[in-house]
Amino acid sequence: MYYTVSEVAKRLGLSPYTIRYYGKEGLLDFVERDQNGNRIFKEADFERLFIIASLKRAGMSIRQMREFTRLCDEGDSTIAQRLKIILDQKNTVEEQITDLQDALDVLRYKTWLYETALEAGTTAVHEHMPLEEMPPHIQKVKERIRRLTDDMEGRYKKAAEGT
Amino acid sequence: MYYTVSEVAKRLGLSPYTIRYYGKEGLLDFVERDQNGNRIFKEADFERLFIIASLKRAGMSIRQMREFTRLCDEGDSTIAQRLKIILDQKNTVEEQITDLQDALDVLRYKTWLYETALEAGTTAVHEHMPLEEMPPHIQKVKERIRRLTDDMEGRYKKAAEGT
DNA sequence: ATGAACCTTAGAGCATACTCTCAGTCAAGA
DNA sequence: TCTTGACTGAGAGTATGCTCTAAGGTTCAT
Repeated sequence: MYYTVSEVAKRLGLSPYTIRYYGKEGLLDFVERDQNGNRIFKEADFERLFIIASLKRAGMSIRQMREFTRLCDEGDSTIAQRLKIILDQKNTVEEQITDLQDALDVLRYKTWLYETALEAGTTAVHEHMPLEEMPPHIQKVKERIRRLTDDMEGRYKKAAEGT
Repeated sequence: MYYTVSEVAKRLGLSPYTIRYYGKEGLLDFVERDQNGNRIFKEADFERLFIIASLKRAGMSIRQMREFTRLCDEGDSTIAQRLKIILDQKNTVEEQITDLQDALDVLRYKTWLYETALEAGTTAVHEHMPLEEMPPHIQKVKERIRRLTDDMEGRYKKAAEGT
């Protein structure tokens, strides 16, 4: 069973343009062609296609994917290098997730502010609210904001405690 | 205490270029100027600056941030709209995190493949390995890849079972 | 009063990843 | 045979978000 560019694109959730672009960028050299030069994707190709699509979802650049692809084509002598690339990308993704969870904390903070302001009819409702009356997750974000304007005297003390 | 563009940039972890770019894009209209036209950032401005930086980390576009900023400047009549923007972005970020965790599954899959291949000296080590001998998280990814080549007859059956 | 070190705006340039158009080829069906 | 439709590569165009340069202005220490 063979697949065309359009079929593969649909199955991977990408556009045919993107698939051809990846071909142009050297990510699909393992795909065979028929006598007319058309790409013929086989079932066995889907493992690599899926990995490419996943690396893309993981935020890997075309350049990095090309390097990875090149190592795959070189065979067993490059397994350790390929493993390193995967482990590095794993770290990158884990950092991205941490960053997004951080951003999520701030969005929850704003959600609380707006929900309470909506009830009160004005954002001024928080102006004279003592910090202790706010939920703990709100206090934490407030503290992060306060730290932004901390001056250097404050930083010396913090440095001694470690981050 | 006043702050300059460079000081603010450093505290937010952005470049001064980026801060000025945000100004040009209409995100910093709330910042006052001195008699020479220089921006003077005050402590009170850091809450909004921090929110802008956080929305950026959350993947919000400049266009959306400008819309949000405009609503903030308009006052209490726009609280509900601002809340909606924040909740929408919260959904977007949660989806992003899910996608990244999905990508992480694939990276763990490749990690296992390469670690075992490294031990064996060749990636051929998995060629005739029965699925049941592989760890469950590997089986799951293999199953996802297999589904990519499922043909339509198979899809009718799956559709009846739900996703 | 001169040079350094900031600030300002306008606008050009750059990197990334598509996205699309174009002109041409080929196979199959009416 | 001729039209339809999907393929091809080359290359242009688009969107985003910076990133930098250029030209000019102010403040401040020597």
